[in-house]
Amino acid sequence: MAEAYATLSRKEQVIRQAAELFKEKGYSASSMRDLAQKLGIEAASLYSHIKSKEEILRTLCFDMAAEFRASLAEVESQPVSASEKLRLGIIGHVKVMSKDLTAAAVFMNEHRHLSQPYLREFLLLRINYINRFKQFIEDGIASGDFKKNIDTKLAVMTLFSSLNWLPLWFSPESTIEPENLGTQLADMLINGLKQNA
Amino acid sequence: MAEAYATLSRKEQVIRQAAELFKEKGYSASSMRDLAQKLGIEAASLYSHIKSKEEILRTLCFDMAAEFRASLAEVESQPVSASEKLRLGIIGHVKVMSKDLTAAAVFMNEHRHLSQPYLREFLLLRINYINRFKQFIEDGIASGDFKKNIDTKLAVMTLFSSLNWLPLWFSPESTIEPENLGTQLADMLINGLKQNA
DNA sequence: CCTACCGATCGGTAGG
DNA sequence: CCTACCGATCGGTAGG
Repeated sequence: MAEAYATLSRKEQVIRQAAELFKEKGYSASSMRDLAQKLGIEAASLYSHIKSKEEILRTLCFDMAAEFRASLAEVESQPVSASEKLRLGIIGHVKVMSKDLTAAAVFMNEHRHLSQPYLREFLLLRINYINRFKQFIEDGIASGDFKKNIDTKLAVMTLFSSLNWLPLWFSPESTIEPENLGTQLADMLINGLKQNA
Repeated sequence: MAEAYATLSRKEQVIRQAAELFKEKGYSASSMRDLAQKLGIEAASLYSHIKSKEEILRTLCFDMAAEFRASLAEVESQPVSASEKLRLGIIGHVKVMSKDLTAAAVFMNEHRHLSQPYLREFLLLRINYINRFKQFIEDGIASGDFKKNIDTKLAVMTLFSSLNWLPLWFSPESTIEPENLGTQLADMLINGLKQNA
């Protein structure tokens, strides 16, 4: 029990190494033998810790999804303007991703390899999440904070594109903290690049 | 010869169907037997038209890359401001993607399955392309068009994230034309969502 | 966690 | 464009 919270359980180690492998080579191109080698065991031994290759992917995808949902619910509960909720929602999303950029990359790029009914469930969670951000934009337009002629679908998809690609290029060695990164990203998307005359 | 320019060559048909398959299931999860079935032939017959599975991927990736480069060179040659070059560059990128959203999706998502030395060459082309857009942003800051405190790497990666995800969610059935879509996207990224007070 | 192994499927070739 | 086929590799199981 003394070492229990100091180390990852073997199952957690398996999932963590799998995340790195899936991020690097993609889910389909990653074999259970590759994964076993990273852990220094035989492929067959993996199955004492996990039921199947897809179970690992499910764990990675749905654990991330739960964190994103929790972050958004917290933002929605705050008594601030729609444009401020959008800003906080972006920062929260970046913070969640920053806690595990590898898992975030898998979440974004590999979820399509989930089988049914998991894939359907995942996509429903995602569309719900996106629609709640879209609502912030629509509310911001209604309140006059945002421009009236915005295509809200284009805006929200542009937003998520930017957020979701971050794990693919952002280096964890960067000195910039997640809060600061999220703030800059939100500022860029909300205020644009242009100098206000 | 009369029908030669009215129909796609068999090789082009193979590549086109492969692009759809790769977009849908990913390169690694797409089998040559899947592809053959889409064309109504046996898997072994594919090899009269192409040398290997990877040759198809190479064709798709490098053909798209050539189109993007041509579009950017055209923009750079114009006697306009840096911020206008950025705007035209975005519109050009969207136009190129719109000509074949399927190939654009493969270009973006599956290029990592290229083997060496093709992968290296591809990544060099991409970093060059991105850096030229980054130059537009830096020039725009220098001229006072853009804000002085912008993180140019963050800005350019955000830009490309938005552009590159477009093929994954944008429906070809949409009534909006590429020119208009590119214009809106450029406006959003350059001017932001916020109402200028 | 290992050895031993299974049936299925993979990309691709030979030869016509 | 087909039939027939190859060696390699896949995810996973049995039994310890």
